[in-house]
Amino acid sequence: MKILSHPTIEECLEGVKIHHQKKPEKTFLQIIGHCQVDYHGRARSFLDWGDRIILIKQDGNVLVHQPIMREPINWQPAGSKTQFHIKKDLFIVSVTHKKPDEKMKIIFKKIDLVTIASLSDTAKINICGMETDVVKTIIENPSCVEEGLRIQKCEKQVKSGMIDLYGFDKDFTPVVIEVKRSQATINAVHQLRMYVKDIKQGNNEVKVRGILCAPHIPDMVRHLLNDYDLEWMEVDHEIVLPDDFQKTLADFK
Amino acid sequence: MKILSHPTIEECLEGVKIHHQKKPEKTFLQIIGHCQVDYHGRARSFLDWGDRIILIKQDGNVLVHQPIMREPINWQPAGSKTQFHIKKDLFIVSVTHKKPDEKMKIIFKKIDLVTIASLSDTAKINICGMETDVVKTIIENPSCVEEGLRIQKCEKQVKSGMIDLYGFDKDFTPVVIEVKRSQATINAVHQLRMYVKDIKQGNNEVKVRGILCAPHIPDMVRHLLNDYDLEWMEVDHEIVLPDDFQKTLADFK
DNA sequence: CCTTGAATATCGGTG
DNA sequence: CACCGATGTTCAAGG
Repeated sequence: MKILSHPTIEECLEGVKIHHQKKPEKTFLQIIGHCQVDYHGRARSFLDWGDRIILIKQDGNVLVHQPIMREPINWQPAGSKTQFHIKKDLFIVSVTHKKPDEKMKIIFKKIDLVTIASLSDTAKINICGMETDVVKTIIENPSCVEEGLRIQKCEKQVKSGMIDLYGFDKDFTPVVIEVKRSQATINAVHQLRMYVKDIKQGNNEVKVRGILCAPHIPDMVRHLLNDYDLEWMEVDHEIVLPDDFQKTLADFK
Repeated sequence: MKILSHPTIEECLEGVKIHHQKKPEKTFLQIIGHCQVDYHGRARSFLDWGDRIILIKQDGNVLVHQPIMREPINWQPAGSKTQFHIKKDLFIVSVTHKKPDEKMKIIFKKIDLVTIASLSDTAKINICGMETDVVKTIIENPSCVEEGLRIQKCEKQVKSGMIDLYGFDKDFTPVVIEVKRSQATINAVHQLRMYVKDIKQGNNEVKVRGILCAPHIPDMVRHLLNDYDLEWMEVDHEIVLPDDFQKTLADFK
């Protein structure tokens, strides 16, 4: 790991050339300093002088972070090529990307810190709380949606797309269930409507029920469901980690 | 700016306590090191050992970046509170947030670099190339959609929502135009369909045309449009900056 | 405060 | 490579 604290622009260029440009795919580079940013590609933007953190990642991603906000104020996608040069006492970082054709230029007036490091991270994140978990919950216990419900098929393909869950209620009426992991939206209503229509047409059924299941369903969406004779059920899913995952977490306690 | 290169965890804790914890809203803090990350809140995740960059921003945002990918692998939103302590030779960063109730814990085994800085950035970004620009392009030159088209109203409110552009073709048939800045999706088709229906009902019109305009329209969407007797036109918009913006950019040339 | 819609969305899975 | 759907989406605007 190489650290340059308050370097001159010449020191900066030299450090970057020696340590980064030879193996950019194995070298993480960071620059903190006072800069302007100019971008044009899918859109176009210009950002005037300010103190920022620039991350140049090993996959070619380049992020320009301000001292606030979760999102980078400017960036270039993975696969970008980054080049460095000096012009009129300014240190210039040029980032180019092809398909989509984009260019970002960062102009430094003052550089506070340059960090060059070879970082290794092979860990894969283990995450749960997704739509599949809600689907799993319903399959394991259909009565959480409605007493007497039986699930026949998940991911049933119809004309308009893929039905999350398909089955029959206690009176043998076909039931189409659309599952949303987080808040249900109006789009989900349209999807469900199409699926119900598809099933009606495909099976020559007169009565097919449609139920939207989500942890939360806003009033607006409920009204829309009512308008189309669809139903809804708020279904919560336990956030439970797999056993081996629990074990690892136990180390923290 | 305070830089700690390869500090012991005790030095790290002391530096953080002195420089960051007193005024976290004015102090940017960064830690590069070997860590695990545990999160639970809206979902739950665990990330095993690896080298990462942690940014603790002045608005409470905390980002955990791996050496690759544009997105942080873990994060906490603005308004989070970050606390530090040592436990069994590990340096632990606890980030908590209320509403939504969330917690993230970063456990460091090894710390390579700590940077504490007071960064100032008051610049606002100047950006263009959004949906409004496509709308503007069509208003200024309706023939880019179709010869003889006249736009009567933009942002026309109907039952199902807001119509981007409304007008008449050369035969005085009403035309509803839905504009998408980037790739058109199936949702846009549903929107357009509803709008056309609303106009038909509202005006007692037999014939109302619906046109979807976007820089790119995928095949699937085209087929769906066909099914519903809707039309489409790929419309590109020039990305042109305002005059004063151009002037500023001229400084770079 | 909640809700809605856009984003230089990004990212992963699939054909 | 193109396309599609999900995201702990985030973010800003409007009611």
